[in-house]
Amino acid sequence: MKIATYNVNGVNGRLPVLLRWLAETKPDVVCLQELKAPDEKFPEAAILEAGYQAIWQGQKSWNGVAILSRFGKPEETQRGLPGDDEDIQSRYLEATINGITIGCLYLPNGNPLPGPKFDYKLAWFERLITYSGKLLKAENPVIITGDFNVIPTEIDVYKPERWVNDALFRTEVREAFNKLIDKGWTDAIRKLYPEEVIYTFFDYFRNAYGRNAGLRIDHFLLNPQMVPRLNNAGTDHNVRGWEKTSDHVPVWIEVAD
DNA sequence: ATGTCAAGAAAATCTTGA
Repeated sequence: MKIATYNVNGVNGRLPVLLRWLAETKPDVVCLQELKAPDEKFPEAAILEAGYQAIWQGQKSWNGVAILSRFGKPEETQRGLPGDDEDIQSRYLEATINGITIGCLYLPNGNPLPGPKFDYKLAWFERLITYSGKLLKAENPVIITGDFNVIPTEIDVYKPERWVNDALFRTEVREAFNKLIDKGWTDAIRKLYPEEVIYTFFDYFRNAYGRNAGLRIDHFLLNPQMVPRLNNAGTDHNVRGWEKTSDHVPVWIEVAD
């Protein structure tokens, strides 16, 4: 079973890219972020045509997450991240597919800092840490995946010194990520490739992709029941070179059935 | 500070977020 995550950066604007990638790589389950579309504008028909049933949490202009599956309609288990009734941003959706609970998230970017956006990011992170404790107590295998907007370590960024004051790399944010990991999650890419340079994002600016000036900010976190089933992981790096493509690269794992 | 994108409001460019 192949599970992928892809910050599509506009599900309608990038629809040809999304459909091409689905057809070429055939993931079984896909978590999408940054739909940038309200619920009624989600391209359900085209995605059905491609062989996937989906659930989604849309929002006009920004954010938005979806879960696609080739195994029938995902069984939704959570919509929205608990812990703040005032939070109306569409950033978390969760489903159980073939016995695996899959949380699809789009963690706030947090820039600029200091300011309310950075505070929101840290608060969202705390809510995720709290909520993930509940997921860890579950008996079944669990995956949390998506765009975390966190560069976990120095090897995950082309020039660490340039990013020390960015909300993706600030100490507070890396500490929050480590706090989450320390609760009992395993970073799938680093489990299989502890030291390789693997990027999942390349800025549109300054030919970042051509210069391999990337970041690793899209992650797969596995609970202890899931770890022994991890067979493979990687990125579809070439997709970043396509016309009208997202600034993110699809990331995937393969797990034993 | 810059640079690149897309969507939305509004009416062709500007603003916003990333």
